[in-house]
Amino acid sequence: MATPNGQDASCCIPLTAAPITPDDATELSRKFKALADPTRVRLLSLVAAHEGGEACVCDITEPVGLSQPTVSHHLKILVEAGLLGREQRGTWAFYSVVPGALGHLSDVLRDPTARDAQNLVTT
Amino acid sequence: MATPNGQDASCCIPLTAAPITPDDATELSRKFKALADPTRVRLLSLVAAHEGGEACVCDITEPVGLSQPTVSHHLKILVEAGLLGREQRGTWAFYSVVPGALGHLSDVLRDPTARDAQNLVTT
DNA sequence: CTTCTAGATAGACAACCGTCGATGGAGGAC
DNA sequence: GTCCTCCATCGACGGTTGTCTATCTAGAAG
Repeated sequence: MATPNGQDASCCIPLTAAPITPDDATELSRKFKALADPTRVRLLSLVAAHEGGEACVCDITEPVGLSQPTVSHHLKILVEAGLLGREQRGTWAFYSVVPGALGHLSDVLRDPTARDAQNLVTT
Repeated sequence: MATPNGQDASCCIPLTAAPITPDDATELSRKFKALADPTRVRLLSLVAAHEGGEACVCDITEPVGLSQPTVSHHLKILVEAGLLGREQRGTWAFYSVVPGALGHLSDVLRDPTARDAQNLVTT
């Protein structure tokens, strides 16, 4: 919500490389806050893994076992955090993962001292 | 807290690859909850970027501008989430990032469909 | 028009969270 | 022993959050 493309100042520097600025910490924590609930983690996963990478509310309400307003509420939080996008088609609202949003968080959390997971392509 | 080494069931599968189980979602969200506060993000970053990769409470209380009990409270939450470790040496308590803890989260958030950040070495 | 369905919004309530000041406890210096 | 420093814990306070039911809007079908 800070910038149109969602790429703000804390875009590339791992958390562990240098002390993060207060502003960047606030912005980062807003995204983690969206992931700080088991239901929202499940919703994000359900949407991402759904056919075509998108899902409507009716597709995911029953799996999580909560009321429809509660699911809408959680989806709104994920959208406002910039993790999900919403597209209305007719009566249905389709949600999908914003490209690069999770990758951004993944990069920030990457530990520069651990040389395991990210160097798969060496040689 | 679930297992000694902190590597639980949600260890390697990206969130977006398949629907996460409710238990894994709960476990994951507990770690994100620890990062869902700007102060804790800053503390984690300050500890990681501090000389030797460790810091005592007195090193990081003044930078965040909060009372010492509040800082201790946040550090405890980060420890209980398995992100920080604590070692007492004399009067001082030294905190350091648990090796692999952030990398684990980074892997879970990695988007398998986005071939940008991790494949910089192509061509 | 009416009716049905998908979804968002509003309001309420209990539970949780971040912060503080005050206190307690363990080492080190003397 | 006394004193001081570093840090954890306690209790309290206001603000936020997750969930519900009830209601509202918008589109599709008749």
